[in-house]
Amino acid sequence: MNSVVTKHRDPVERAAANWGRHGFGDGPRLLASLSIIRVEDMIRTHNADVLQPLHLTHARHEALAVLFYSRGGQMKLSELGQKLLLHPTSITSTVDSLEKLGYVERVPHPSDRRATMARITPDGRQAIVTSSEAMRDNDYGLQALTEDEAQQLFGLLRKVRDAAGDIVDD
Amino acid sequence: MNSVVTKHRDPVERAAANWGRHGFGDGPRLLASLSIIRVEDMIRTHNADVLQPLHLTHARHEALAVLFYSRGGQMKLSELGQKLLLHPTSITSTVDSLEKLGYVERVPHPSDRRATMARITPDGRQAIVTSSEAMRDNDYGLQALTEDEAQQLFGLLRKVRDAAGDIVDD
DNA sequence: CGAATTTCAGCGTGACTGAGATTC
DNA sequence: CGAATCTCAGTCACGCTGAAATTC
Repeated sequence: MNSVVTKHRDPVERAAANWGRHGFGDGPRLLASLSIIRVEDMIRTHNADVLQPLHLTHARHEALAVLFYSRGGQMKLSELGQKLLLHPTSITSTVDSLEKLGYVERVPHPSDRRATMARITPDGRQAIVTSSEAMRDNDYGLQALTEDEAQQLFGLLRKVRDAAGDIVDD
Repeated sequence: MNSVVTKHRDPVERAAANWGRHGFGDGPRLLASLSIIRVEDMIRTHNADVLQPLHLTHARHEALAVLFYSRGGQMKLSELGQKLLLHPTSITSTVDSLEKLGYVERVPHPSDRRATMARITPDGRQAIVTSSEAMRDNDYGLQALTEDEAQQLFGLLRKVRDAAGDIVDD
């Protein structure tokens, strides 16, 4: 095995071999890049199974989690948009759906009458608790790795994120 | 640094610390899982910059690439759907848009009159060549890693994919 | 006949742009 | 006044379901 004529049962290796045959490279970076995309999809799919019964999507869950961990459990819509890197109109619609689910309520801003606060409700808190416990019990989709391996993985990805400016100086 | 009261400039570490504070775990698996989601988004965003001028989206690019690397450059729509794990209706719409772009043409199946073949055009081949070269020149978004590190990353993710049944026995 | 293949209509989600109302 | 804040209308992309037409 592992010779020049290896038959790849791995779709990622098979794809990389195809790229290589056409001169687009088949090195470890391509293999790693394709793997990241694939594993992310697996984690997301798994998370969806947890979120679906709560009528939460990935986007809604992210917004709700930000509120959950914020002091006071409330935040201006514009603030929420900044944290999630979303357009104001997208926040409006996300909060709309969370409000329909009873996970969030709109509250007038105490001093600025232009602004509206999104406040997480007890039901919303419960939804985060339920989903987070399920994800934790599922080892966040990485049961296959030892803690040491997960740590290595984190370190490698941190390097990538750092180079892309994900770790801010302030 | 690295004490109990570390101030996290890293959004991933900050999020994990929040989870930990509420008892949802903050171990390396959570850190790695959040990192995968974040890095995947970075790679996808970067790829989008390459694909946009060609009017390709991620979904369209994947379908076109499958055709590019297939023998004869053509395939039944149903076959394409199986490879991409998509619903028949999704394939119809993806091929529709690729056809509008002139990257693909529909050809009647030679023997089965129920079926339709999607065949990549010279323009479609050129689009794959152009985008693949750009991605290769960009080190597939992983310029930050050495080849050894990329290889380690691939190995760790392969373990995750293997446990999820991504590497098939046939 | 049932099964396979593709297509159409419609829904839900997500994120965007542009335009408007209100308030600072 | 300009700027900030939110909302509405409209667009595009993506994937799904259900239903239909055709052919095997």
